[in-house]
Amino acid sequence: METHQLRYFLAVAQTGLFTQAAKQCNVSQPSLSVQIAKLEDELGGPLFERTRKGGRLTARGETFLPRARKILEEMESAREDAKALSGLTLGKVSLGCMPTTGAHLLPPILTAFRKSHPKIQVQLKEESSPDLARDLEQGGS
Amino acid sequence: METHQLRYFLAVAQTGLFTQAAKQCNVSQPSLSVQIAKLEDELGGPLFERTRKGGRLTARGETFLPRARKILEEMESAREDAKALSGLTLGKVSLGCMPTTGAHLLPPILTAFRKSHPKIQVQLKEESSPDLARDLEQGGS
DNA sequence: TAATATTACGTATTACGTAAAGATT
DNA sequence: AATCTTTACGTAATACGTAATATTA
Repeated sequence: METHQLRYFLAVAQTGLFTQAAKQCNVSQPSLSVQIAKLEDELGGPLFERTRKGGRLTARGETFLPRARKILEEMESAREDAKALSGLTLGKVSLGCMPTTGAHLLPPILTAFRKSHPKIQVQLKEESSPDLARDLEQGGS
Repeated sequence: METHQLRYFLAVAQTGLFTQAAKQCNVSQPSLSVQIAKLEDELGGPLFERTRKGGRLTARGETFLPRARKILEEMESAREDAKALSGLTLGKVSLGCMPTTGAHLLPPILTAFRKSHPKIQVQLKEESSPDLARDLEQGGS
């Protein structure tokens, strides 16, 4: 069971026509028919009853339709959730503080932060503290 | 997002090792790494923090893990449900009844049944009723 | 340095598009 | 007769395996 097969199946189920479904999916309609056939093979039988004016869902197709929809929705949702984390894992952070306090408080904080967000570049505005500068160097480029 | 990518991801998450996950999935470990990388690309960032002794899940990986598991389980469940219909959608049915009652009760029942199970051949034992015989003819071959 | 992940590249599988054929009302 | 699905076949994209390289504790 492949992702695009589910997309093709949903398109045919919605439009009722293989040809129109193929256009909607940006594939040729023979290619779409082959993929539907493979899916039907895996599911033990036909999903559509073929007629002159398209395909009607069989009992198997009816039971499979909501499941396929749910699977694709779940994929979309999972992808969006994962991408939503991007704002916190990639980018630059500019940081400024008073030299005296920063020298003692920042190093452990920076170490932990870099461990959990290794892709974020941390840039220090005030470099009057050698400890901080050295600590930042360890992070690599 | 492809099916096998989800399988590979789950294997790495479970074992914690790319090499062992590859064996478990019957693919070479470089191939598995490439597919994981593609998935990470689509999800906006890394799913694992690579170390010498395997991969630890990142925050993104943690959020994606239960989603991936659910998607694959849903696929398996949908496939089994669809295959379970095979016994009811293909085959033959032999039917016998008393001519007088059958003549009035069977036609609507047969019509509905043939609509929901078009691939099942219905065979009538007692053909003394012309109405029933005509009704069966309408179903095609 | 030892164990692992990653990259490079040639190969094989797979999906695709076009064109012809088959099927159904 | 007309329209849609299906099959055939050559092509393009994609995943794979092997080998070499890079990385990390």
